[in-house]
Amino acid sequence: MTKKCICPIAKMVGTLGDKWSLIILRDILFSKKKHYGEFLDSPEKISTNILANRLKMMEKEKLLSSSIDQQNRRLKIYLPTQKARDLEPVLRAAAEWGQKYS
Amino acid sequence: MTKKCICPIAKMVGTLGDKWSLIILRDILFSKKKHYGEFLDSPEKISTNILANRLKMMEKEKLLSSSIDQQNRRLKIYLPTQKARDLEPVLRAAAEWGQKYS
DNA sequence: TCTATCACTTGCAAAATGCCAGTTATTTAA
DNA sequence: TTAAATAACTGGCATTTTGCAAGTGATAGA
Repeated sequence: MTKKCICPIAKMVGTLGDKWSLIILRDILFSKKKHYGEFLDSPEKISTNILANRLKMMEKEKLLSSSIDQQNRRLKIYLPTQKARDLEPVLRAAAEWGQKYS
Repeated sequence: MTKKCICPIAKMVGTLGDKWSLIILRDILFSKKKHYGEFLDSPEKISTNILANRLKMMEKEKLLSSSIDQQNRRLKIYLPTQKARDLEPVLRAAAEWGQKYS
């Protein structure tokens, strides 16, 4: 869908339109979470394989970059790129709507 | 996910976080489409069963209301409620992002 | 009445998701 | 220096969702 789509909304929905990507981005952008284990802790309870899959996808899409924490090499740090930070307005609008219709 | 979620973002993603709901809403809100057949015409090519399913879901969620066109009783008219119109900012933000990262 | 149109529905295959039990590479504690 | 704990995954399998294609029923127009 994403590929051939001229429509920018379809483009966005094509990459982030699933049940988990925006939840992970929320954690990264608003809760400043950085680690796999932190994402797993969220109340929505994403499963491990889906989380790993989405993180990989978002790296490929250049939404996230990852590195190893040199103080503790077990920890992998995921950070948002500008492309991801530019999704903040979408999440804010979504939050506002969600708040109004609860 | 939607049910127990306190988070308004998760609430929004819980109901509209799939590949098609926001595309249909886009057609309704920005292209002023009203009919099943018009939604099928969109370049993203949603399949008939999914479309029917989403329309039913969105009616249940009070995002859409439907009625029969009395000039042509074959035509069913789908209209957005205020709840759906309040998603415009989300779609606009998504469009802006999609435009920037194409 | 006969055909076209519109809004679906159904059946089935394929893909995505969820659950849970590993696995590997560190790091900390004994 | 070894043993347990922690962090980030991976793999198998059942369930759910999606996608494709063909069919149905109720109008409407010729």
